Amino acid sequence: MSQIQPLPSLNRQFVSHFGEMGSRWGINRTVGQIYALLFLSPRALNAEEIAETLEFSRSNVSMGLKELQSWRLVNLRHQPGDRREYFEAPQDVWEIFRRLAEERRRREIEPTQSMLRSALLEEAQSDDERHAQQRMQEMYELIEKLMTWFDDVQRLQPETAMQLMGMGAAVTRVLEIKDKLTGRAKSKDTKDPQD
Amino acid sequence: MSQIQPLPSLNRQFVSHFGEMGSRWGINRTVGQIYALLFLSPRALNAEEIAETLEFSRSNVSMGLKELQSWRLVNLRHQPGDRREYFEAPQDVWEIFRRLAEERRRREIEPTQSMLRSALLEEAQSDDERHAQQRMQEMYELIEKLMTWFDDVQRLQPETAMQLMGMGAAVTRVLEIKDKLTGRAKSKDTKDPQD
DNA sequence: GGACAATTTCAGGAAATGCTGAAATTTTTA
DNA sequence: TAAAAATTTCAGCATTTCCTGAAATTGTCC
Repeated sequence: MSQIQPLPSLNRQFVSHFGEMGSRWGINRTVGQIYALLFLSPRALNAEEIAETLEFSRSNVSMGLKELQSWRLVNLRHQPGDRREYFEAPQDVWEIFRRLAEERRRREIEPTQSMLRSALLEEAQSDDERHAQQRMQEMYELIEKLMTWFDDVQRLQPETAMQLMGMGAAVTRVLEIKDKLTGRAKSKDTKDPQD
Repeated sequence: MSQIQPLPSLNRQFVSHFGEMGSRWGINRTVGQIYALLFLSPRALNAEEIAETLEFSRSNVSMGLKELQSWRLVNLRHQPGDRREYFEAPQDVWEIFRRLAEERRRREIEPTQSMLRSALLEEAQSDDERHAQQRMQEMYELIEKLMTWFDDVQRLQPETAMQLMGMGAAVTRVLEIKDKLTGRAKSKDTKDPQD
């Protein structure tokens, strides 16, 4: 029956920031705050503790945790001799990012791609429809490329992924040089050597 | 005074899909649909046309367009001899993606980073606060890395960026080999060579 | 299986967000 | 600068989303 400690002000700030941010991301304030709390917590927490710390109703916390579980963002634990469930965020931030991205993909990207695919199979009845299909195809292809690339990165171990990020600049430079050599049309990014 | 054509069913499907999707992205249904409409349209449209096609009130369209402008997702045009403003989505899907990402970054990532930065500067008063700072630092660093990498990619011309995506797999493979050589612990992703 | 603890569901009130038409403002043209 | 056209603002109604406490359900222990 340990009394719940008030949250240190450092944690408070973080928690409420993610409450706000959550709402911009289609996730609600409560869920954002619960996750922020778990993310900072040095140990797994049970629903009761979360409710008391954040001053939400027990049922609200229950729904929030369910939501987080559906995003696969929390791990469940059991403490020996305690029948309650304890929740924690993965230790590794890269893992969190990965799960988030994966789930968003499943929920948002995939339905979109399948909608586009089926629209592209239909027979265009007019020039406007032909044009629309053209645009849809461009979108479809961009998404495919982003996703293929993301798959590749996702498969990496955290540290390796970080390295790949770190390489971004180097790889970029190589490709820019190649652009110049192959005489691709200039863009605003390829400035004349006036500076 | 040309009568507005009904939207082809192909376009309808697309528009309403992005209406739904919009709501998951903190952007509202109206705005999503307006943008979808502009994206598919072979020519720039004025507010009146948009309102009639989508059957929204004129004022709703006005607010939606303002929102899209604040995201820098539409270009304005003027038709000679017509005082109304015409709106269009950029021709290049990569450009759209780029602007979207840039703006999200400005609005969401940067405030978060600055919150984290200031939390990290405070003196921890307890072990829990020390632990919280540790977590915040991990998050801060992950975001920094993702952003640096993204900056690099963003600077590229569309085609170059695509190429970089295409290289993902190859680069990945190189790094995996390096992992093995340096004897990093195996993960599920580093399969034994049984295939 | 019964008692108790923990969790979930859900109806409905609260809060937030979206949408409209009317009025105000801005811009253009003559 | 007046009139007309286009656009924006905004008060208030409509819709959606959120949150709660009470009741129902599930799970555990003896």
